[in-house]
Amino acid sequence: MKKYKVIQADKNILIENIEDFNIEQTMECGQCFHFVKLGDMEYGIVSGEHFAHVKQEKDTLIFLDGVIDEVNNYWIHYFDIDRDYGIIKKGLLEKDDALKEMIDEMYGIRILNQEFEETLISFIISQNKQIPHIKQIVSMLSKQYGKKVFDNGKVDMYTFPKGNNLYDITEEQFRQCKTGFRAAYLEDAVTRMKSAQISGDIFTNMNYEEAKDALIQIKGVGEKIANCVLLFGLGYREAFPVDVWMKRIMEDIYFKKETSKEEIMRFAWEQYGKYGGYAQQYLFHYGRTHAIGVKSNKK
DNA sequence: TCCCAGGTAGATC
DNA sequence: GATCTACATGGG
Repeated sequence: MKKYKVIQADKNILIENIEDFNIEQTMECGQCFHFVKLGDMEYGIVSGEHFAHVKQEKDTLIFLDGVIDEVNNYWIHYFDIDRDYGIIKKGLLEKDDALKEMIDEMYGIRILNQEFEETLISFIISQNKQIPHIKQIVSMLSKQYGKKVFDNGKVDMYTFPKGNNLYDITEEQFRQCKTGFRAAYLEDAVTRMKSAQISGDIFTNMNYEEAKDALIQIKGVGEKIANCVLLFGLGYREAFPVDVWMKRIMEDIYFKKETSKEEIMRFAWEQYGKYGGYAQQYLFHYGRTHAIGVKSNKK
């Protein structure tokens, strides 16, 4: 089942024979905000305290100046490389061939296994903001409170703050990072993290509904952000976040009329089941790329 | 000047 | 339950 191979080549680490993988689609599909495009199919990526400089050439992913243990013990899991996406695509298409075009075009999306705290904070920031702004704010926070891990003279990158470096950030300090009205929400989140009321560990034995209820206790976390954190930061792959884009896209493809987010989520559960999160990313990235349902693009 | 952005809390019915 | 609005900030 494991077809890829990890090898060392001078200062670089290579993962060869990766299937169903495209670094650009994976980074740009809106699930992650802490990366910089450094060239064609080349990215600098921060996840928590980890940093990787990667470049894809055909079915090989190259970690420049990489450390083999870091690749084996961290990045393989981060990129979800041990999961067989052939099975997922087949499962989705058996149930619903409306997804064929989206899956064919976005064939190389992987759902990243991101750090819980960074994912939660990033998606609280994301509300009512555009993706470039979210990226800016995550970078600003990291530059302010994290450690430098990359600097090529043009771009510098910093780890996402951890422990008290994160938990002790005040509402005022969050506000200085241009988070606006979300600053109070962010302070509530880090306060709960500091008291260990919220941490990645509390979800270990929770099912999807229980985990979602726990997340929604945090101020500024509602149905959509909770689903994003569940999907991208906690591994609940049945989560199906519905935002303004998904609403437009689902209405355009399936409903052909104004439909509530609640109804869309119920439909998604019946249609995609445990593969909901994957379907969501294929649809989301395809829909945004082709501006599906956007007014100027309608009819 | 107006409208919108990977939404949510609080008020209101 | 479903709907309405204010909420900072930035860009088109």
